[in-house]
Amino acid sequence: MANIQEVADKAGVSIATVSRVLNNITTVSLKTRLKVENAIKELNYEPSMLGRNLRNSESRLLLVLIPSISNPFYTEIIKGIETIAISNHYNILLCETASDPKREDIYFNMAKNKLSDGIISMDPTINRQKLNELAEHHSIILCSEYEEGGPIPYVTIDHKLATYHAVKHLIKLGNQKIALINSDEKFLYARQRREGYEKALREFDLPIRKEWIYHTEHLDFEHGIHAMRKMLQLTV
Amino acid sequence: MANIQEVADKAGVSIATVSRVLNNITTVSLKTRLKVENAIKELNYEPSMLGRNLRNSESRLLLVLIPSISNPFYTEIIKGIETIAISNHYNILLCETASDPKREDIYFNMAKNKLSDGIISMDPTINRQKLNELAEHHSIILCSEYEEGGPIPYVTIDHKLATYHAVKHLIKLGNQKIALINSDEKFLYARQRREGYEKALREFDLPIRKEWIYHTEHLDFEHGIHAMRKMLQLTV
DNA sequence: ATGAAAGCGCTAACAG
DNA sequence: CTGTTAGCGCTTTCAT
Repeated sequence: MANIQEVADKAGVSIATVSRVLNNITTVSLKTRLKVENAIKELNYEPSMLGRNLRNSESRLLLVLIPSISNPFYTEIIKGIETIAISNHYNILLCETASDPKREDIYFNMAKNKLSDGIISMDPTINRQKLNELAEHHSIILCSEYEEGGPIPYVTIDHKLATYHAVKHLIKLGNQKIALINSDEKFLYARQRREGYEKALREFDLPIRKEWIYHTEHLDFEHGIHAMRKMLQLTV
Repeated sequence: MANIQEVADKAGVSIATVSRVLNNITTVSLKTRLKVENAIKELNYEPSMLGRNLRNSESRLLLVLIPSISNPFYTEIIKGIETIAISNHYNILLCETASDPKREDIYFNMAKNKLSDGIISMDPTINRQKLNELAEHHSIILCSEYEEGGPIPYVTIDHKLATYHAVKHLIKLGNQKIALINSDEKFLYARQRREGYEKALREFDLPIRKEWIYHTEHLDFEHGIHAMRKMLQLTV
């Protein structure tokens, strides 16, 4: 629980020098560096991020907004974000909004309060209005779901192309009756997926039957099972 | 991006008074309070947690260690932790250790660095040695998996009793051939579950057949499917 | 009821 | 190469 001052005293140097050693600044003589490193070890010193963060006015914390942690769609993406974050000495705070505006506000406030340095939103149900306002003064990125021509930068895949490829693959396997279990089309990605689906069908002169397109608003296992059952009934 | 000083200036008071208003301290006259609140609104002021955290030497951040976010076992528990944390003005940082010692070290360091105020570990594979050392100076709780007679406080369910109830329920439904898909018995909870399983079988004079007890070390969907297939083959 | 001032632990500009 | 010092934004005695 020692602080930088105690390390400095024990090493017989100034706190500035301790800080230099801590931050790997090269203008420290080997001899001094060794003295400091010894003192650090002896005192079991760990630099406080609280002090450092205030001084640098950064938290090195990133918020990642998702509607639900139990949705496996996000887990791989999150792992990727986390890996890159950690290798850049950032940490991510996984925020389940559960489509609850109160939760949303809490997380938005964390950005305003400087408790987070930025937000990556993967929540399609997020309050766009508020997010856009926040983006005027804070670093925000949309991931997966985005707003066409909106003010916030985004990273996503080509949903249309991906769906097109998937459906085409199924067709080439010999399938003729291909259904689409889709999200509510108020979401851009759902509209894009339908476009890709239809494009592939058209390309192979297969009929587009709207009863083969199922929309669900709830993206959990239960509703997935329900959707699947519905579809299987139809094709019998 | 205003700071407390600017609010104080605009309101014509000292920063101490602004701080009092911020923290709902009652010894502020209504008139002054109103002046301050106006200034806060006009400047769009949000108090910086970085300053506050340093001053209070706390981060109000809790680490929750889990082996994998994709394991649905944890999601409900996490939701509960999160709800209580948020209502106490804490936030939780979900840490996927992925049984990777490097990740573990990163998270342990966050505690040492005062970046987190405490740790809730739900990771059975965690380095006990290091965790116990850390617990000497930091607030640590084990959840679900724990160490009997160990130095760290824990909260868990009675795995033996729960398994006993589950198996008894199946027996009462008329089932005779009941298998157990269990974790590696190096984990305490796995041993306890087997005890409960056997207790229920014994109570109803059903045979305990060790080929009906399946052990798996990997707790993902793939291995679950594999285990289930194995068991179903046996009972045919 | 309010203000002045110290200090939380750190980094960085400046001086030497 | 190293030390002195100011200051990040806030809370909290201690006066008044």
